[in-house]
Amino acid sequence: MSVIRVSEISKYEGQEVTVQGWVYNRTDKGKLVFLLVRDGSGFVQCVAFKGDLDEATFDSVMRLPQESSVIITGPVRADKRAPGIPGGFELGVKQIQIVQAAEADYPMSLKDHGPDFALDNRHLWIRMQSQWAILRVRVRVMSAVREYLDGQGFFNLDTPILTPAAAEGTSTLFETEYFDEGKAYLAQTGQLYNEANIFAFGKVYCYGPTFRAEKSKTRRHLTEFWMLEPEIAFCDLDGLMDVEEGLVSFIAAAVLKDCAAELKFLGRDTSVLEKVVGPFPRMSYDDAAKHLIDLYEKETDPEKKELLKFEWGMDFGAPHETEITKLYDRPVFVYGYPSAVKAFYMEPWPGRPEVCKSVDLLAPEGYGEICGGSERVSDHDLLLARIRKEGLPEEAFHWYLQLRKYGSVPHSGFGMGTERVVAWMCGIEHIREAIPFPRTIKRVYP
RNA sequence: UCCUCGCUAGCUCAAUCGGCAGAGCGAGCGGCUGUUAACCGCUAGGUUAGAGGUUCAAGUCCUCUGCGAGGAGCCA
Repeated sequence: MSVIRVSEISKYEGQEVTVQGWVYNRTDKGKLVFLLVRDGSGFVQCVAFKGDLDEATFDSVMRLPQESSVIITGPVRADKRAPGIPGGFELGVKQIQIVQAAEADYPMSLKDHGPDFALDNRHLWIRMQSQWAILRVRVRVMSAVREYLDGQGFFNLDTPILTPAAAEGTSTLFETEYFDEGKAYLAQTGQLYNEANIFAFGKVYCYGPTFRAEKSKTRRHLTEFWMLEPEIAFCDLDGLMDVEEGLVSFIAAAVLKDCAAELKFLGRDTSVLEKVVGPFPRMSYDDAAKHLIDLYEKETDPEKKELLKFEWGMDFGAPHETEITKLYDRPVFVYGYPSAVKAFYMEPWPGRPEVCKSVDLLAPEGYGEICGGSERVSDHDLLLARIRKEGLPEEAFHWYLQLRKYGSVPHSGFGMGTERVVAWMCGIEHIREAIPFPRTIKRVYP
């Protein structure tokens, strides 16, 4: 008897198969018991009829607690009434082995839970259909990233997580002791190392966890998140936008194609994702600023007006980003931010030193900044001047400055927040559900 | 760090002007051959976050503490 994956059940219609999994829900109808069984690949309804089983077995099936582990063998039938993911097929219970009857006090009911309770029970919450669907989308987003970049000739060279000093000197870092070497810090970016790697490999990316000790308490922030950072030699700002556009379009297409059942379960409006096809609109910061100032002046509600307050030179807040994304039905690039609000390593705009060659990619529907990148300063003396101006420790950047001495070229890169992309793909409220075990300012358990 | 809101049964939430502590789900028992978070009947389940105060009377009003939420700032 072959053990099958529930996700492939449609291939076995009319055949007798075995499914190994856990009881997600049970409904009994007297002489008939419906078990919704999940096996990791999907959810399938198993139907036990009193006449098909001996009395003791049927009785124990009727009393099976939620989450009991089972091995069930029986015929696969197509039935439109059968719930599940993908659904439409059910398994008749001919034989059942109860591997373990779960204890009856399983804390997660199938009803709604508050965030605090759900997160305290995250180790169990991930078994629920909604969380399973979201995390399956995450898996596909991450595999799509690698598929696309590997196909474009990028090399995945990961950068260190333990680092000697602040890379940007802006965000707060998690600190740890490092033997006799003093302090080490958890990386908030791999960019500087990526910049070294491109001079050996041309096009590279790192994809790993990133740590920010910022006290951000919003639905868009985690203290530990997975950031993709491609870096490309001989690439200017326009070339960078081309890469971002290709990547994000590819991710959306992959999720639409391979996670259709998950998106359907989540109730995602897929027509929104179908529009995620390049070219994306490219808007200058100057034009965006004009639009925002116009909105600010026209706003009459004092509360909203305060939130929309804007003048040239300011960085965008979340309300500003939302207003800009409302102008389009697909992601939008905003490029050419004021240098003063961006990092020291960003290349100045030719002829306009107050502006830099930076670009953010803003997702629609209020999901905000999913990618942030720039063309990097390639001139040694300019970079040194910037480091001095920022008051950064020059000796820590010795190796980074050296990159500009031996074959420096124009180069660009960006960072993409995986959880923000996953949340956007799924249409969920909070990015904490887009990672198996979220770390926030108030939570390191479980 | 600042602003706003919240904390009642295992879970999600009610409780009118300050007047007997309630429901659904979950758990237990019983019924039903097509359920979709099934449904129907019965049972058990409470230091209303903690401390103090006002009052004949506090889940409800006041003060403090704790915990949480999402918004600002910062950022992906």
